[in-house]
Amino acid sequence: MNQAELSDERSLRTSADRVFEALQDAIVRGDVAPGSRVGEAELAERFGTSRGPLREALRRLESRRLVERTPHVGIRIASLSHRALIEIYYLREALEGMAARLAALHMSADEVAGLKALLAAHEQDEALKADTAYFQQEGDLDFHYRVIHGSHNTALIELLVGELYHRIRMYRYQFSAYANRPQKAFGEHQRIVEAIEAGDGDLAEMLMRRHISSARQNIEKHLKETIAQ
Amino acid sequence: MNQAELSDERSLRTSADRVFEALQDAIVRGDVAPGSRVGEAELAERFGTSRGPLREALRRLESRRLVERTPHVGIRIASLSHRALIEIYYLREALEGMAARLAALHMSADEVAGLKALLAAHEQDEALKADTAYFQQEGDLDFHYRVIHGSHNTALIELLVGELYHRIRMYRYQFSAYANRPQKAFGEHQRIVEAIEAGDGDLAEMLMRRHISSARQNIEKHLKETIAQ
DNA sequence: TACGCGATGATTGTCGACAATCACTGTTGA
DNA sequence: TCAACAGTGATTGTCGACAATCATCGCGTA
Repeated sequence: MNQAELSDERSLRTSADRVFEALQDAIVRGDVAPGSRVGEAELAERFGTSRGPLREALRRLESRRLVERTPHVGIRIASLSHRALIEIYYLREALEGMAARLAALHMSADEVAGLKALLAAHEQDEALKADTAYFQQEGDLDFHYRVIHGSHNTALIELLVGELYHRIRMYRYQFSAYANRPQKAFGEHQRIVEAIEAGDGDLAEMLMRRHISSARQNIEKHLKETIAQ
Repeated sequence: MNQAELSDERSLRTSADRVFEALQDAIVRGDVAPGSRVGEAELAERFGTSRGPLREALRRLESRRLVERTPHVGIRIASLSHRALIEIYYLREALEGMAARLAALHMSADEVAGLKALLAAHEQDEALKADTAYFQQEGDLDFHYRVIHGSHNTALIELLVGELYHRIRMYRYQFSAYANRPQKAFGEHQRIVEAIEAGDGDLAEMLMRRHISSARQNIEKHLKETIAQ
């Protein structure tokens, strides 16, 4: 499970912040149907607050593109299009490629060790589940999560972790099926870590980009087949 | 003061939206000092609305990292650090590099023609101002703006234009001095357009990355010299 | 029957007032 | 003299009510 970065301790402060996180989680998990229209009064009731804080939370969710708002009409939960998913993968390719490059240059020895330990754990897990089970979804995110943080670029981290990843997780929850190539992905992870450990920024970036690009192409292939059927 | 908000006929929208744009503009232009603390009541008065809509606008500005908020204490206008500026250039390198690649693949003939016309106009302008004047700041942004749109990747466009570019413009307004290499930058723009016109995604991305990377290094050099003095 | 128009209901947008919390200051005690 | 503490003022957080706007439905007319 994703360890929310700015979690309970501080965020229980204001009602608007609580609603923001709760509603974001509900949207990401699909507890509220994508594309559905929701009323403010209803939501306020559901989260036990008034419309004031709720509207503040909605404005932040609007910035994250998790809800869409049209003035004087209301808000809809963001809908998931295949096109938008593919677009996000291009963003990931660019941004996480850069993250891998910077990680290779800036990651500390401890961070590298932690990353290797994570992969080792995945390997155990993988050995058990052979090739049948899909690659631990959240485990995969953890790996990327760590590389991103390894970049030590605050703007990059906040952009990816604090913004894009919520959308990515939303897609994972809803379209959980496709996009898995467990052994292949695991091997790619290992090579990326090797490049990072060697401090080879060029290689790390290139491998990360190929890794994400492969995932995207795999999804596109699945989509075509699904449509073709 | 009483500023006629009826100026923008298109902005018949909501008060919160008007305040959002107006305050964003004020921050970007430096009309409110970076790092300064501002009270909600004061701002509400200034923009001729109540605290409700103002707070909604603040929540959106918070998402864009133009203001920083601490619960029960208040909000500060985002402060500008050199470190953050450099970090943003790494983001630009990754994202605009990808944008250039996609533009080379997806830009329409009309768009390419428009881009070339823009460069031609710059060339005239440049011929006049020789090498003395710094490269038209907004003109430079226009170029990048068009390439980004040429990617036809909505997520990428919204991220760069709707989010990052406001921060970039803020830095330009405040640190207006450094970072100019007019002729060199213009030549780089031309080569990027050539690559886009040729449909060479690899080359377009590489050139755009070098272009932005050079700008970053130029800034870093200036910073070092300024500090060394 | 189809189209346009106005009344009606429901929802969003806005406001002012009250409660909760924090920063500051002056006092008190060691 | 310094540190801790309580009181006080000011600011933020929250709420309920009212106004503005939109969508729907029903009516009338061509």
